[in-house]
Amino acid sequence: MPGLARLPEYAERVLEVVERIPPGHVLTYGEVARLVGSGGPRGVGLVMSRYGSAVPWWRVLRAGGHPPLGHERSAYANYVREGTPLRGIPTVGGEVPAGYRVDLSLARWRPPGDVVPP
DNA sequence: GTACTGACTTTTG
DNA sequence: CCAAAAGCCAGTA
Repeated sequence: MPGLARLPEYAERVLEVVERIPPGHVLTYGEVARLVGSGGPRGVGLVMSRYGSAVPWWRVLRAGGHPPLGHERSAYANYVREGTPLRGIPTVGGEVPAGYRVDLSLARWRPPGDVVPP
């Protein structure tokens, strides 16, 4: 039945991957683009800005471990809540540290099927 | 059809 | 550590 695809095929695919990310883990825009198999980091970011409100967008961050610009504050609450490993936190308590970043080495999710058997 | 924009990446200096 | 440039792709006008 046509007309049901309110969002583009690519957008739906991106949202699907983001929803698959378990709590406490994160993926970078480039990684998500790689899992989708098409597009690039910008395509993912564009979809997130438009339809990201329906998925755990905070689990998707830029290379280097910084959350999306303008959303660092909202993301921080989610990271603490899901137990995402953070790195370099100068402040303590419920305040949001400035310039914080996620430890990609620990938080980076290893998607199934990404490993190629020999 | 082209042009511009954007929650980006990566390399080089 | 930071700055600049090129590359990449989907959506919108």
